[in-house]
Amino acid sequence: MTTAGGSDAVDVEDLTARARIRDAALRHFAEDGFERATIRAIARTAGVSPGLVRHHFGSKEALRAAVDDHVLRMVRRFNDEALASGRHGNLSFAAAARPALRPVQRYLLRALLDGSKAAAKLFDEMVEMAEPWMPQPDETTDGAPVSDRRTRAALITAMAAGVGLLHEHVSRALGVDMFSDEGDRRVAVAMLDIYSHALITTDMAASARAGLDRPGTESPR
Amino acid sequence: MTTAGGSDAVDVEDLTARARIRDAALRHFAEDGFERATIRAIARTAGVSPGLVRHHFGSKEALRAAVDDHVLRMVRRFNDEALASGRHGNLSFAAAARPALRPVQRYLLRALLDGSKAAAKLFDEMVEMAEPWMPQPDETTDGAPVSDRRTRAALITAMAAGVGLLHEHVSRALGVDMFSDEGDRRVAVAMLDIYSHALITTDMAASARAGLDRPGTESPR
DNA sequence: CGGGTCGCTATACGCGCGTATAGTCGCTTG
DNA sequence: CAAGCGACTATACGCGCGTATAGCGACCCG
Repeated sequence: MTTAGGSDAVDVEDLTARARIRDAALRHFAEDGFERATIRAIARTAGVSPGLVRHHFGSKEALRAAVDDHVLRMVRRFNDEALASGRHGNLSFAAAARPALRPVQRYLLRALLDGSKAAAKLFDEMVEMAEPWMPQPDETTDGAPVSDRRTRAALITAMAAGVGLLHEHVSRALGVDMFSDEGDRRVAVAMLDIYSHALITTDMAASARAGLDRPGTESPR
Repeated sequence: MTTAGGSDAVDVEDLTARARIRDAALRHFAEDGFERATIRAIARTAGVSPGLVRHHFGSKEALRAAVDDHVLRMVRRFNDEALASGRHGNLSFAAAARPALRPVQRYLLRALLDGSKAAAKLFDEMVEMAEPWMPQPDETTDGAPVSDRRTRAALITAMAAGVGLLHEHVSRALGVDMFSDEGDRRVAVAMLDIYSHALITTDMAASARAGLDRPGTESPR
């Protein structure tokens, strides 16, 4: 039993039709997006009639809010466990726990595109969590970052999300499903490579910055 | 009748209704996605009747194919110019030319999510183009990358795409619209910072890799 | 034991969509 | 000048959607 969180344990009731609908909605929203997912299909997956969805949740938008709420609670619980077990910067816990909230992750990524407010809030929190990881502008004297850490944190967060968002294309490039065990491992290892190696030199970055100031001139005059 | 207030001064030949429809579709597909965009709205934007869209393109799917084709041609032309003018690894050209194909970029990003085959093909090409940029596994002896370059190239490509895909959230975190001049510049500079600085040490990466094999336990080093 | 609530289904309504078809206008051409 | 033809519009059809409402059996409670 790993129920460290212990706040209202919904495990007992999770066989109710209401929970099944919520889970089915989570899956459909994650897979097809909010607009494309239909109440009828969600009901079919949950094994109930479409009317029951409305009976329990009132409307499609309210159903989304319920799913958002559920996901938010799951993420918070995971986060609490992560904070409790792993110390600062314990990458191994984060790496190992990733498969656990994979379905939730896919939902959240889609929700970011579909305009879910809960997802937007979580994005902001992730940016905040990522910010301390960014190298500080004054950390080294030569070639130090010139942009503020929050901007970089937001970009890194969006970039990490992009991998999951484009899982179809990433999987095609890899030749293996990103969400399979092997694919997931390859992605994780490669991400560590990416995060631990600079792609360009600080000199190249400086010259590119210079190019930003002189737009449109593709060749030296 | 045509809306007399056609404000934007576009190219001389592109005033035909067919071109206007195609451009309107590009914008609507980019903004709302393929499914959400409606022929009626596209026609309204183009200043024509919905029937004309069908007259010229036959179906919504065929309209998408036409837009895909148009976008593909634009990207190829840009690419040719880049290859002709800029030499190997000329970042300043890429940086300076970015605003020019911004609308096309947004369309392509959405198209990646909407299942456009042209976009998928371009993604694969971008991966191929990114691959030579990846540090080689044998480049340095200590802490060298352990994953193949193609995997890393695919991930970097998806990550770069993620920034544009989540422009709404990135803009919120930045406090300024990512597609404004100021926002775009800040993003570009920050991206250069990210690309030119490693986020974690190779030691941290190694310990995280160890964590991948032994889920749930361990602390670094 | 009987009324009320709750979980659940069946059916229907209105709407906006993509698509289809018939018709109008204006320019070309022999 | 008249016939033809392509650009373009008006209108309508069918479909699937979210939503609404009525009804039905099971269970609780006084």
